[in-house]
Amino acid sequence: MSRTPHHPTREQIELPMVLDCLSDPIRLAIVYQLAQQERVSSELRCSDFSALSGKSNLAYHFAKLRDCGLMQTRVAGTNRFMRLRREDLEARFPGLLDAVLSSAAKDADRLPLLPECELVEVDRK
Amino acid sequence: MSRTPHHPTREQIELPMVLDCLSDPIRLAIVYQLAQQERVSSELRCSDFSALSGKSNLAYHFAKLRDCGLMQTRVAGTNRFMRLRREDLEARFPGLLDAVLSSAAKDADRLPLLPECELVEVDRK
DNA sequence: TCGATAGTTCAATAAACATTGAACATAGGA
DNA sequence: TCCTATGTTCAATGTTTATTGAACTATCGA
Repeated sequence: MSRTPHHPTREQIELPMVLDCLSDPIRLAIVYQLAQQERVSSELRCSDFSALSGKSNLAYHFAKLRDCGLMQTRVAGTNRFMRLRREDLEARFPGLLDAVLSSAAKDADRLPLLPECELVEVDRK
Repeated sequence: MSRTPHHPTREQIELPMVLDCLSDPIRLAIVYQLAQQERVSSELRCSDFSALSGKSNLAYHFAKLRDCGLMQTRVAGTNRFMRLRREDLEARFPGLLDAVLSSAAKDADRLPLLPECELVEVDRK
């Protein structure tokens, strides 16, 4: 029924939940890929992550990433567009997201799923 | 038999394990307390954390913190002295530990166990 | 040598977690 | 209107996790 899934407010974002979310390799890869893509487009669709796992498993991880405040989902027709909640994260925990992302980038070849995170060509309206 | 418990080398420290370790409120409080204490003394004994949980549960969390490379245990007689592996963490993931610690400090009143982390008077030889 | 102190290890338990496939809902295009 | 594409939800499964208390080990000091 809910047009838009639930998201916590900025103030509701909690540090342990954020760290726990980022500690899962699939979720870290999702966040990493969203961050990679940010220069090109701030949003990606669920199907852009299909290299990482199956549909229903991804839906599970997307829900966790939303619940902890790391990303936001916008419903548009039959698609869901996801983007990082960069400003909210930065306001709550300054420097944290960038520190995690640069750590992940540094270890990209040692983290199982990051190499799959190639830039996706984005040409949607 | 092992005089000194096992610790990973600097290169063996893995990002997901570190983040997972820090996502637990008790372990985050242990790391936070170790960091607080650093100006005074770089080491604390297990019993200095007794406000956080029971002995055997603490031993469990200490083992996880050692296994992921966040801290080091030095055995001295009947005591174990723990300290943060700051330099190793900084070398592997620059800025990460400080970002987490300052995030925790910012939220200290919202994180259940951090207020218990008062400075402990250290006067041991 | 005895007793107290400091921690670890073990077994048991309950809760949370990740993963899978099947069923379902919704929107868009032929 | 039907078919297809996109994602979510649900139930089932097996794994990992945190927590507890009891038993154990090792060291220090009287």
